[in-house]
Amino acid sequence: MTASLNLYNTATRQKEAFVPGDPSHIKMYVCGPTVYNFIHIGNARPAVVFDVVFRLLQVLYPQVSYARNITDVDDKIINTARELGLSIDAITGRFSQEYLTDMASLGNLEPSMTPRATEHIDDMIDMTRRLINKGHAYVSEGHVLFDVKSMPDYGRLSNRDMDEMLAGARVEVADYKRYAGDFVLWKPAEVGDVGWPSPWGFGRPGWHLECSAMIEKHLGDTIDIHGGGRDLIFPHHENEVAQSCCAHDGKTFVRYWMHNGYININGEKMAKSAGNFRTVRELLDHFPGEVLRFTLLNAHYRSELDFSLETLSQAKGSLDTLYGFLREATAVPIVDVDISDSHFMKALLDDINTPLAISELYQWAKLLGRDSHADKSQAKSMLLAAADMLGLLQADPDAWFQGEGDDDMDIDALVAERNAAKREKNFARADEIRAQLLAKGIVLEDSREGTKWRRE
RNA sequence: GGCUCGGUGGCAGAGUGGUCAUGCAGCGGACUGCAACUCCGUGUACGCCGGUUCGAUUCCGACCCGAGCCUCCA
Repeated sequence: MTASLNLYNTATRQKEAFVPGDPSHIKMYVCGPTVYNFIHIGNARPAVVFDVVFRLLQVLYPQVSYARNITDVDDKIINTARELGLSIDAITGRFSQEYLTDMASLGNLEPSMTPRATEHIDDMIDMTRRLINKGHAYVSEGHVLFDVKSMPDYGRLSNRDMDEMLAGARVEVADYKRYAGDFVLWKPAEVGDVGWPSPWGFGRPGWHLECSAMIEKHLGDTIDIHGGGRDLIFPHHENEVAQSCCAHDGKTFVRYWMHNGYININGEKMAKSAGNFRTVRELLDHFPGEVLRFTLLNAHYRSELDFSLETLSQAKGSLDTLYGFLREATAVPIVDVDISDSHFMKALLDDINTPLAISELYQWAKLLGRDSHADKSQAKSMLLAAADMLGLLQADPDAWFQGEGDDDMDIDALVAERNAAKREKNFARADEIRAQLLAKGIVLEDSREGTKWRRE
């Protein structure tokens, strides 16, 4: 590897050389969804972005542990269960499964582990107990609260001064808090409600605690990369830092913080209140998962990204071009190649510059399509190896263009009939068939090797 | 109020102190029976105003506009 990885670290607000704690074993954690509904495209962005990071790290280092959690206990889940008259387990069971289905549709690799909050209640209780013992948390009216004032560095990740913030925000302060900025580690629940027994009574954990506890258990006290959406910087990640650092006597918790930008819909922030959020599932009805993935990777992960019919159509067109080259080169054999020295790789190593990396794909695609190019095997192999780093272009080209359909036989028959008509110079009949197929969304392409078709 | 981040050609989107992004769409041409695919060609792009500089879209400052966080949120 000639170049090294550089990442933008939210904690320092600059790009830094990536120096792992232990190069023989990289540890990465990414915040996953709360499972009370289908995920929207905003949830999909970190999953896809950090999947690329995961793929890259696996090429650079011998062992990578990547954990992406599922939050399956939360007020939103409880409320949804109540509204629908279903059990908590019914909700979380169904939607965590749907989530994994969507992840696969988007072409994401399975993380090394997918820990669930409810499987780590004991770990959370244990961490809470330690925080109390170390003087960083206190019990008040059945709640356990993190004592923000006990941690001088609190606010450093998000670059906030709590006192100033609270002065401007004017939030109602619960009377069981010593300080308005204190956040809950454990909160009481009614018996019969969702909860677990604890030294502080029946209740359930605060949201921020699960990530700290699961990271500690599965990845250790210090991890290399922690990822998530920009909106999680405060309070969620700030609070994770507080919990984990204080539970570990100030030990470094995360070496590199990475945060992806938002997704907008038609220029507006996607929000449930605005009613403009798009679920991955509904988008999949209209576009292949790879088109969604391409759209997500076609912008730098830290920038905002506008999702619209226009951007999706453009992504579809771009992928069509790439797959078009591959389709013409089906017979070209694959050989072993090394992409480590390419511009493509340099782009990824420079803070995961996926749009620049994608643009490099076309260099190889064009070589592959050029009749005069000598080493097509090399070009095709480089293209596929590079695209694989992005989780793109791995489908069969014919399948990409022709998709699912039970009328392939009929189409083939009509294509054959048209070719016969063409041979007899009966162009009227040939064009009639072409128009007939076009009406069904089938586009024909005549090449030297014969006629190919694709669905629009 | 505090803290972030942006404004690049019709659209998407990189990047850089001084000949090129790239893709989608459009236009002209080649190829084609005609198309489609592909190929070739094609655009006074860098919010506004100053400053630094031989030279700024790129550096500095002010301004305008926009987005986000500070409350559950990817």
